[in-house]
Amino acid sequence: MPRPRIEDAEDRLLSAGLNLFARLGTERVNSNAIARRARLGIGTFYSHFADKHALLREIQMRTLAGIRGARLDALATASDEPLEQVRASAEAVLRFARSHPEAYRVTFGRERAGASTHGPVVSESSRPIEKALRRLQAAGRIDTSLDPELAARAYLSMEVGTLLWWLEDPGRAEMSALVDTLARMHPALTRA
Amino acid sequence: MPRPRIEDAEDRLLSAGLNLFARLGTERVNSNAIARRARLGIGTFYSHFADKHALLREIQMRTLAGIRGARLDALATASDEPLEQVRASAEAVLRFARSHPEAYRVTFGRERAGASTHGPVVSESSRPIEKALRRLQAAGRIDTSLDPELAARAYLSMEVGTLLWWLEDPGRAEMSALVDTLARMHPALTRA
Amino acid sequence: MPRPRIEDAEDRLLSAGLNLFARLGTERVNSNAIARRARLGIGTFYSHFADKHALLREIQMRTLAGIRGARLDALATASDEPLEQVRASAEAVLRFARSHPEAYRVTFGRERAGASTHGPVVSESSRPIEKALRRLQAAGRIDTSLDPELAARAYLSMEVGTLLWWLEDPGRAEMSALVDTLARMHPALTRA
Amino acid sequence: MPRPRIEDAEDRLLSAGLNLFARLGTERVNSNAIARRARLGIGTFYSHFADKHALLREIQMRTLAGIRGARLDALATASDEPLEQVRASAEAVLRFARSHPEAYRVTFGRERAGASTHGPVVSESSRPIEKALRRLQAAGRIDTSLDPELAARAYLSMEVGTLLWWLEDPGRAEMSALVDTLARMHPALTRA
DNA sequence: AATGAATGAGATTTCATTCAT
DNA sequence: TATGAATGAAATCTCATTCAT
Repeated sequence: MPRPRIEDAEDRLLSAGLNLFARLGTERVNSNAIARRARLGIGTFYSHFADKHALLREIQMRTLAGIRGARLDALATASDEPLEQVRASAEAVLRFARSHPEAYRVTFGRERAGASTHGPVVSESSRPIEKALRRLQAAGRIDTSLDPELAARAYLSMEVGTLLWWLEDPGRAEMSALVDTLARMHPALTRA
Repeated sequence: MPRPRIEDAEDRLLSAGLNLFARLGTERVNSNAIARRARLGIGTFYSHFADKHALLREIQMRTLAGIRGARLDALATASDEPLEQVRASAEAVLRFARSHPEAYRVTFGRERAGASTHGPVVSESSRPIEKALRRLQAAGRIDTSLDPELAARAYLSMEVGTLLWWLEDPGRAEMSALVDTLARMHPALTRA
Repeated sequence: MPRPRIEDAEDRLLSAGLNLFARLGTERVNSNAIARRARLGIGTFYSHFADKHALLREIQMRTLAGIRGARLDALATASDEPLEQVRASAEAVLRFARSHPEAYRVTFGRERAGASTHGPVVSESSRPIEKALRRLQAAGRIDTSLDPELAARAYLSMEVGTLLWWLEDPGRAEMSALVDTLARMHPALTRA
Repeated sequence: MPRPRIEDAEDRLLSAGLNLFARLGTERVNSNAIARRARLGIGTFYSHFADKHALLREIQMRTLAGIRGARLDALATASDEPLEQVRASAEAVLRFARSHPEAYRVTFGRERAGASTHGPVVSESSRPIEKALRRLQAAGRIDTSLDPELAARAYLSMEVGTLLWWLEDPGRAEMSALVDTLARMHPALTRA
């Protein structure tokens, strides 16, 4: 027996999923729990998402889009001095993570032991950094001995790992200390 | 019907588990599969490990011990110049990861989305780095504006993320480029 | 939002159902799929048929009526020589099956393992044959040792089984060979 | 929590399945019901059969083997007069069906509407009849205008349909009347 | 100690059916 | 009359765990 048309069942499922994933992890959450928390029938879950992982992927895609947008906004405002760019970008991500800690953790948190990577999620994010490094090399602002792909992955891993750690307890460090540290270790601002 | 004492049942289970975890990830491996691959009965599995996660933890502990040992050996040989220490340490871990890629991936690979951290495994590893940074600060070799705990986490995340990415396809980068990059971005060798 | 009265919604549902049943079998077709294939809403399905089985029954009833009509037309034209009657009847059914293979298969195909019969569908069809045999016995044209009900069932099973087999691949046999075989084995034309 | 080693769990599942399939049909029986009726856990079901259909197939294979054996025994005893062969064979199957009515119905009963055939089960059975007809043709005992494959299918459909009808209520006809009718309509004993 | 058949809780997934629009 | 999102009972299947041998 159906209920009256639910306002935005999909959004409710996404936010129920986000909340549960963030609290319990992917493995310990099942489709039933998500539907129940969204106060929807299990059938409704499956009429919106193929399965639990499809919902997870959707959360991650939305989060990545949000971070990408925040980063681009920040970069547009900052001067094109590398230091400024790096700091602005890091700060933008930090602010995003602080205001959407669940989404950040669900998107970048560890997923499977034995999985060799942070997966497509991290790959996608490291690409823009890689491109920026190449641009700086072309402009002669950083040395060409650096492998841009490698350096981008390295920086992103650092950023992600640091933020995940910070989000566990934001009292651990001042935002400014985080930005300082991330900037100081950024490949564009270090030299061989 | 009981069988004669199996030579090294535990080792066989560990290596079967390592292999399966590395290939399929924790979630997609079950205790029966591990026992079967070790050519042992499922009952034997449970007489050696409390459950699948106990076996996984044992693999991780052994791997961490191996890495710690390799790092210490390398540091003992290197001069106490920070650059040398950092490079020697990174190289030791790299060599370890290259010769035990499965163990490295199973130990440091992502586990659960929504888990907020790299878990105790990474915590344990970052502690020695944190101490080394404090020592350098005390010796006046690096500035005190750096938060040692934060910097250690940041560096370790970078190292782990980079190695996991590299292990996916070791052809991606030369070992020397990896060492260069990790060293260049190391908090002990950068300044604000 | 309601839509304008659909032209022949029922016919569209019947032919969508026929097509799907024939291709996938009753079990693997659901009411939603039928409605979708008819390009109608699922609600429309239920305003025309009580459920999936009602639609199936309707298809079968129409098919049986078609076969009965074809048989009667053929018999009316044929001489009342038993051989002629039998051949004309068989040929009529054959032609019908060849031009409506889906309907024939959906009507006479196997339905449930463990169901003890060809169901009411076959019963209904065997009745006229039974009556014809009784008439021939009364007229002294065939021996009375034959049990008309049994013989009718036997013949009909043969006809149905043979046609279903033939429809799988009509290249398997000429229509004339089929008519010859069915006639030769017909109880009215054989003797103890 | 396991129970003591069950004596022949597989046999119990097979007979529970046979009984339920015969009473309710494939569609209305599920793996849980079979396991419950066998007084076994559902897990036990799946450690013996891949699914419900695997169990059904096993029942059918065993039944076919039983019928084949019974037929061969009867033929070995009978004279090689076609009439005798045909009657002996029909009688053997009849006896088998009467003493294993559930197995016969589950093996030959209808399965899926829209399925075009009696499936591999009937194919396998018609092959020996086809061969016997070819032998008779080669020996000049029956005319060569008959298509052996077609005639074998036709006869088998008749035999199966007749027996399924008879098993619904064995009081419907004497065994001798059934044998008479089947023999009378057998392609080896009729002529064009 | 070693075995592996048996177990059943629980996760996933399907689909006939309803009813507010 | 037509619609289709929502529903949840029910079926399928997995796998960690036990324990009699």
